[in-house]
Amino acid sequence: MIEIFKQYLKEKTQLSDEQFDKLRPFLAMRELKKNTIIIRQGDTFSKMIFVTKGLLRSYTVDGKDKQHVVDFAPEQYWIGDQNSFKLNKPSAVFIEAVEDSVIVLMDKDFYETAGKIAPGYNAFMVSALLTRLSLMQRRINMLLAATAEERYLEFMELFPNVMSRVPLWMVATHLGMTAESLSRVRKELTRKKTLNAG
Amino acid sequence: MIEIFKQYLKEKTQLSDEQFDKLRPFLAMRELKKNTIIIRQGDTFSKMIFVTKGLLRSYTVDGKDKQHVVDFAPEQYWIGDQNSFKLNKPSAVFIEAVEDSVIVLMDKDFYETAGKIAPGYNAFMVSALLTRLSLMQRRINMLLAATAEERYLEFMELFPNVMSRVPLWMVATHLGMTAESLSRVRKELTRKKTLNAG
DNA sequence: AGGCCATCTTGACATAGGGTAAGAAATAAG
DNA sequence: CTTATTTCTTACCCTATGTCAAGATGGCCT
Repeated sequence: MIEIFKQYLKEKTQLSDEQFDKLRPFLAMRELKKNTIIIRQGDTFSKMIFVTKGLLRSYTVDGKDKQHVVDFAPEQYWIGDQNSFKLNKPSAVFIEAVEDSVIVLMDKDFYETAGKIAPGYNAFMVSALLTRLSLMQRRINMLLAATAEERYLEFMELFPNVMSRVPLWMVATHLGMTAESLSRVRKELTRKKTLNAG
Repeated sequence: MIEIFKQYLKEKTQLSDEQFDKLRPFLAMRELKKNTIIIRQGDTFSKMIFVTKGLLRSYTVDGKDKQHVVDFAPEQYWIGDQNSFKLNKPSAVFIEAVEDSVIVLMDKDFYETAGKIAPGYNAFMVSALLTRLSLMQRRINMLLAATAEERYLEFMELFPNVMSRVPLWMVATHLGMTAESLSRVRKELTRKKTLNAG
């Protein structure tokens, strides 16, 4: 199963087999049953999670006990609080398996060692962070300017498969609305569609 | 004036004078008068901007001709569309001087050369990007969960000096509300304050 | 199969914040 | 200094979305 992660790394960073073997000790595999919470807000964990199978989510809980889904991570995605990872700080988010999942836990030493032994690794990090930044910027723009319907359509475009794999209310909190509102938005959209069709 | 930038870099990355001199050709200084737009949405520019004096803002314009301020950058801050910078893509934002300003334009070659000749440079980049990511995440959380008043208070806490240097409506669009709403929020806050005082 | 629990939908109502417009206040321009 | 322009405040009404509550639906466990 670690092969999936190795394959991913080799694609992204020209890492050799030997280099990977040196880094292997800083990785751990783990299987998670659905609904398992692997990190809690406030835990100092300092690992990043790579999803090889299944789907995880990160979320915060606000003062009124409401959850807000920060990110979904299906196969081949990373999840975790990078800032907590880099600076050994408490995690700002909970992380939970939404489906039965298999993950790779990456220790901080992996990242530090890789930066030393593999010349392309830091460049990969920078580029991965930039991609993430750009996605977050897009999300901020949507939250600033777009209606509930527009945000939903954007989400469907970017992550069409996630929608069918997680409860609707999780997507709703991710989009900054209530489950009821998202339900209404979808109703309205199907109404429009049938109007166009008929 | 470039000395300010050199000083900044030396603090953040242990760059030597010689290394800086090698990189100097990839930098340019520029003075901007208030209200000058230096980059337009769609321009391919591929430079990052470091502010040595004054204050700039980046913003988008939506389908209804409304502006949304993405970021403010006072002295010692960076501004620019990193993704456009890294991938030579058209800028997603406009960038404008809100005050008379002096800036350093950093060419892409600066970043690439620095990564090669200065060992700590990539680590600096990663850490700068992480800081930024964490700020953006915080902003997303606020937009998802917080009321207009809470977002305003958060902004005042994070950037107390910006508020007094830019028009209120710019801050309002940055916070995802109208100028009128922000005005109401402030009125309400002073009302609360005088209640507590009296 | 039957019951249970989570999820999704729908309706009635409440509310934060938006849109518009007018005037006050501040800043810039002549 | 005087006028013009931009910014800020305030009032009024309106709309999108939230809240609460009741069913409907569907998946899952025994």
